[in-house]
Amino acid sequence: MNKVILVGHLARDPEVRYTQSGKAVASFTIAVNRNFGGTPEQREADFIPIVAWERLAETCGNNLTKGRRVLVEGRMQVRSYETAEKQRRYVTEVIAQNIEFLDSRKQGGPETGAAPADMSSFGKDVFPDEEIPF
Amino acid sequence: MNKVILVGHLARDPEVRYTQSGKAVASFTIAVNRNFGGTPEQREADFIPIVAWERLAETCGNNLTKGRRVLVEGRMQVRSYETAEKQRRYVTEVIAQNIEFLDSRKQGGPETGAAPADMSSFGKDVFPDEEIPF
Amino acid sequence: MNKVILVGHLARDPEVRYTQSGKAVASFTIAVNRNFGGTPEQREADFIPIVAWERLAETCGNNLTKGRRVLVEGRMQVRSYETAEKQRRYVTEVIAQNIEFLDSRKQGGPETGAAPADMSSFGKDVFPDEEIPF
Amino acid sequence: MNKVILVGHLARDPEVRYTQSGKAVASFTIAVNRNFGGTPEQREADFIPIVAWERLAETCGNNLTKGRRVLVEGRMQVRSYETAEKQRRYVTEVIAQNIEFLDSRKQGGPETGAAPADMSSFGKDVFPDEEIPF
DNA sequence: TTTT
DNA sequence: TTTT
Repeated sequence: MNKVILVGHLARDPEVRYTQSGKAVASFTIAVNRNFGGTPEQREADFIPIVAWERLAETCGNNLTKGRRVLVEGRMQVRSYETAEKQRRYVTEVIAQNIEFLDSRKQGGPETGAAPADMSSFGKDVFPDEEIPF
Repeated sequence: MNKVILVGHLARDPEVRYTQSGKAVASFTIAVNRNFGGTPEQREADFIPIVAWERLAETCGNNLTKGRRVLVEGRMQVRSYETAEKQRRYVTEVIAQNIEFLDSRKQGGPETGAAPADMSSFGKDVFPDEEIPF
Repeated sequence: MNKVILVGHLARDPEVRYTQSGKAVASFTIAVNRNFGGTPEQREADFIPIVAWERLAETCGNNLTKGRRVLVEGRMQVRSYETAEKQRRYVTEVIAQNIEFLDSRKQGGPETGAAPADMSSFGKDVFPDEEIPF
Repeated sequence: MNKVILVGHLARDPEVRYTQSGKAVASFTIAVNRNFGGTPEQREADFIPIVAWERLAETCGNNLTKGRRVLVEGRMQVRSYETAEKQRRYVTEVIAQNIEFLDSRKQGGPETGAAPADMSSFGKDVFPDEEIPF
């Protein structure tokens, strides 16, 4: 069991890259507000990096922009890499398995009078044997 | 919503420290196996740092040791700090809100014939204004 | 571990009642859409009864109306009762521990130009020794 | 989002049935202890019906017996049916998407000296167009 | 730096 | 480095 559920706003537009073998990888950061328990003034947030693969990556690239609100279901993953100075460094990311778009419509899009619709995209749980491209 | 649920084994004994004001803080790492979906041979794990506060910290210190299996419910938190070389560095931890001890008894303890009992400790969600002591 | 996380729309206005001892209890039903995986046309939903206690109950009564979208975190509870015909019947409800209001503003309220704000209410986990009043 | 995570013990052996088209369906009930917050004596439990489909159903039938401890990840589903007396009745079940077997070995099986192994079975999220057979 |  |  390695389950993460987050609701937050995109802190920046998603970047979509492709692995050697052509798999799409989207990455972005979401700001998850905390402090609901504290005084409502001092709003703080955790900025959490999200990674999505394949079809889900493409859906993110096509539909999400900075500021949009999403619910992300995924798992925590710790990646390690080596710096130019031969130091081991660790990165923690959430590998998205499922993302729900919580805003009714894409930002900037024409506000249709239609009832707000949930959008949702599913991705199976991938453990690709390829590196996440930087 | 910032929710994490993990099941894993302690990769090391918990360390319990105290803040200036005397709050207990336990920290340890759990190994969460992945790859259940892949070939069963290549076992890999994510090593995820856990932080518990106050009463829950003390329960961890008194009851958990390396190797024990736990279910951790908490939230992801990203902390930043500055290195001696004035570089900003980020650490991601899970702040535990609730831990269930999934083994029947403490390691090494006398195996009582008693029915295995779930142990569980609850901690309220703390956002202390104090630093996590290193 | 008994954890439920749902996102859905209120199928009716909340009803707030009070126990003998004066504890507030709110109950309502949310419609949780499914079928995202299936053909997008055939929308179906699960109608899931939610119960909130005390301060959280009052927040629900004061802020939620039919149609509003919420994220509910809670636990599943099965209650049994006896019918007039002496038959045992079972009801499954979600006891809310935390509710996030996912719409920017209360329904019918004046649409302020202000940035949409997340509202959130917390309730501790109650296992009251009192019946849920019908 | 319709997510349920439960840890409990099987209250009875799973029953495996087959639909018209040959799909396996396992059903069983798990006892999820509560009251951790209350006095530790008065142990109470919620008895929650679980349904698993296809490959996951078969894994349950082959590996689970009364008393075993499991972690169930799934979604809540409300089914309605009509009694012989033409009354509409509702059943709430958890449709399992993933089950982790939390005991090292099958009950009654020879206690091997081998290191306890997590077993895990995955099922995709099915919304079959067939009835759950009684 | 790691668990079973 | 950040969102509302």
